[in-house]
Amino acid sequence: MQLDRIYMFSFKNNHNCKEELQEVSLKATPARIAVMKFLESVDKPVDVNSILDYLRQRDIDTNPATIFRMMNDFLQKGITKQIQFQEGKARYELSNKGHHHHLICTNCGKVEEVEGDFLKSMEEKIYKDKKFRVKDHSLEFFGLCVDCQK
Amino acid sequence: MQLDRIYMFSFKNNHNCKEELQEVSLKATPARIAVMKFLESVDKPVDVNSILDYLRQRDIDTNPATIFRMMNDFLQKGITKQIQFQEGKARYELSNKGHHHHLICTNCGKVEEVEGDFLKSMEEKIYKDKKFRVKDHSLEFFGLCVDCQK
DNA sequence: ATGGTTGCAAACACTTTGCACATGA
DNA sequence: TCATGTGCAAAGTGTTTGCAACCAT
Repeated sequence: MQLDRIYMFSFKNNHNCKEELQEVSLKATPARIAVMKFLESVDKPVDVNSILDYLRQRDIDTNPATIFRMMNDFLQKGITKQIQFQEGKARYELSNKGHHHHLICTNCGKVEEVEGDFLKSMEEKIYKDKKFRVKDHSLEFFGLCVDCQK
Repeated sequence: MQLDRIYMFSFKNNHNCKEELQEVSLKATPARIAVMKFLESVDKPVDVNSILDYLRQRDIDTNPATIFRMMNDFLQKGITKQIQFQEGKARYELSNKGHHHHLICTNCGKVEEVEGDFLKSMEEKIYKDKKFRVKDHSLEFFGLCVDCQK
């Protein structure tokens, strides 16, 4: 259990971005590699502005259009997932994380993850009751994190 | 059971918008009353453009800013809820419907509702495990409705 | 009468697109 | 080399705001 996690972690942080890009027929440009490394380093889905800030800090001069295009490519190739926290803008995270949901603190903005897919049985019930075939779902929790409950 | 539904329905469609607005200290203007009636008549959350279209059809000449302001007021007064279907825009629905979630057909756009709050136990588990206090959640299901499964 | 509401224009945030130039394979 | 990627500018949505005119109470 614990070992699995350590393995996953080191795998994620040492794997070769270049190769992963080649596998999906995308050229390994500096901007793309930097963005992949950024996505690997963060613990919550990030928006385009955070990505731009990160790149600027590392003196990679980019522009929003490039990032939006990149994220659409990554999305299409299955490298990332897109998610929205009811904010009116998209966030992105690597899709090589297990299925999980987010706990979003409405006070400080911190984001935690809850592992697991709790909705299987619910989706079966939905099919039984309504014949609606669920392919995907979005589930986020809003509330107060430990520190903000005081 | 069935009777309850019929009662709810007639209540919703005949209740006095003017009074409801007065109760929350909002003036009962024609635009506001028309929007409330529209929200009562639809079976899924609507966006600002749908509202504008509806008003135009009834020769009420309005403008987006007014509707956005109205929806923010309604939201603040608890008349409506805001919800986003991962589309990058807000939708609105009356909050006097029970707690429910949406089944969104990714093929034809139809929206169905699933009643009930299935996440209580999950939220308790989250508090036990992470001490995160959930106040609200957003949950939508994406998939294919009966008609689009062929 | 007067404070809340609305219309309009302008501005803002997020995202997409066209085109010319640059670059990885 | 050449298809792919990028920068820049412009444009397309969705949303907010300032201000003057308007209207429900």
